[in-house]
Amino acid sequence: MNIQIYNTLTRKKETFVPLEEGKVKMYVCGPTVYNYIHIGNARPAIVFDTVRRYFGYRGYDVKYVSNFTDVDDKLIRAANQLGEDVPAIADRFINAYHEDVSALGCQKANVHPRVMENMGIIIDFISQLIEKGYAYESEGDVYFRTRKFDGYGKLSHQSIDDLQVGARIEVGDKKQDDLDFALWKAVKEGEIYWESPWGLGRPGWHIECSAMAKKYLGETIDIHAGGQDLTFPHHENEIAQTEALTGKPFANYWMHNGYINIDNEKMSKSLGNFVLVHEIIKKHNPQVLRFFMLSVHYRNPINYSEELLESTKAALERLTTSYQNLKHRKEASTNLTDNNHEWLNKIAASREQFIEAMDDDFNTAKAISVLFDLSKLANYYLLEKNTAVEVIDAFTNQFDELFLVLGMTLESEELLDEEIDTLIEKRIQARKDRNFQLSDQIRDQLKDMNIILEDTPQGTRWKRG
RNA sequence: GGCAGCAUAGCCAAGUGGUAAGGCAGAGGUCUGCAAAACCUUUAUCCCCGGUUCAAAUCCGGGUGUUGCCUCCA
Repeated sequence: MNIQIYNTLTRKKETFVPLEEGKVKMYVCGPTVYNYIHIGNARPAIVFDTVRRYFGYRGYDVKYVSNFTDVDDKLIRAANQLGEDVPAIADRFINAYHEDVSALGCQKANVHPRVMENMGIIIDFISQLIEKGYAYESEGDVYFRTRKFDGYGKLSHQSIDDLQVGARIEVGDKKQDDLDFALWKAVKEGEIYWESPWGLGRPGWHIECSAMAKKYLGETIDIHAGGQDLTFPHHENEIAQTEALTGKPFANYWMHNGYINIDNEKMSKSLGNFVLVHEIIKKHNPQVLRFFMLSVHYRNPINYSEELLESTKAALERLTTSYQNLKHRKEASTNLTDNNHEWLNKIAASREQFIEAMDDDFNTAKAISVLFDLSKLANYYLLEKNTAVEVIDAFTNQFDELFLVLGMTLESEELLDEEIDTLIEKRIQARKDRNFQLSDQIRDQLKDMNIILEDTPQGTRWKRG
């Protein structure tokens, strides 16, 4: 079975065929770095990190590129408001991005290119488009001649005429056609600028991705991804620019993740109803947020609320508990061999189910249900009086392996401080003495300290509440 | 006005032709000194109306509701 990907370009699931055997070149549109990221920014980061991990799991060598937009209107505005310069703000929020996203279990991209560091190739890209007649200079601006590019609208499946009818595009005097979009913007008072053949200015938004994807991944790439709202105009424009220049397909597969709503309303920076990752991970284990995102198929919308996050937390705890129970039971296990085989087969089967789910357009929701089934199986196994080390290990290894694909771990390395440790010892003795009044008292005391105790046939265990 | 998506139990959510995964919450039970955890049992004919089919949540047509894109936005 091969990996199937829903391709926005064709609106169908297609079998993934890489350009180069065993390799995946993917480009994911990154954030504009003028603020901390909100959970809407976190979704593509998490989703495509998972896609990347899965390709790796399936034996592909992935080259993953994700940009930072560090030159832009919003950054300039922020700079003016804060009295800082644009590069300083960009640096700060790029660092913050890495912190947040790494807390969420996302690996760094192979390359995180920045616009400022790629001005040369951007200008070069624009120059070539002008040479080919796809772009023109106008009073220091440069525009792309949209109508000249056949197939404009093929990604968002809109005809160029419909776009014009519904367009509320500003009619700029400098443009030859309303549909044309800026590749280069002449500098205005108080703005950051670079030198170019057309005078001082800065790049338009779309050109950076075309130029940087080409530089780091080549003229045609396997996968280009981003949020659904980037489909039009951003990705449509990227296609126009790149394909006008190279005459080759830009990306074979276009993937777009769905939105996050808050109380059923779209969340966006411009509406101001955004929730920062920064804030959430102060209150919740970052893995809960990741799990929450992955528990819905990436193309479907997610409605975010504190309540749903709580229920996700409870769900994740079920798995964690199961995993910890396995680990805990290992010591008391033996080298039983009678029925091990049967269990090992069942465990192995879950891997197949997981792969089947993920192969189907990265159906993490279904894959997660396989993990719950696995935990059910594990819990059931733990009901047996005698357990085998081999089977316990198979379970935990399977959990480790599959959770790693999702960018998560069930392992926790928390330590107890002495005080708590002493209390637990004291309670164990009290129970031996059948002094239940004292033991219950200690249990309550520990509960106040956020330590929850469980008495099992194999001894007393603790966990944080 | 144009183009799309979605509508599955109290909540979240898989499932694109063969008679409804999983999770959260709830109820009853087993286990336990009591708990906790776990296990068992229990809660849906899939928005409505037609049609195709031996068979539809799943395909087709119509309707209702809802969301998004067409404008900076993940």
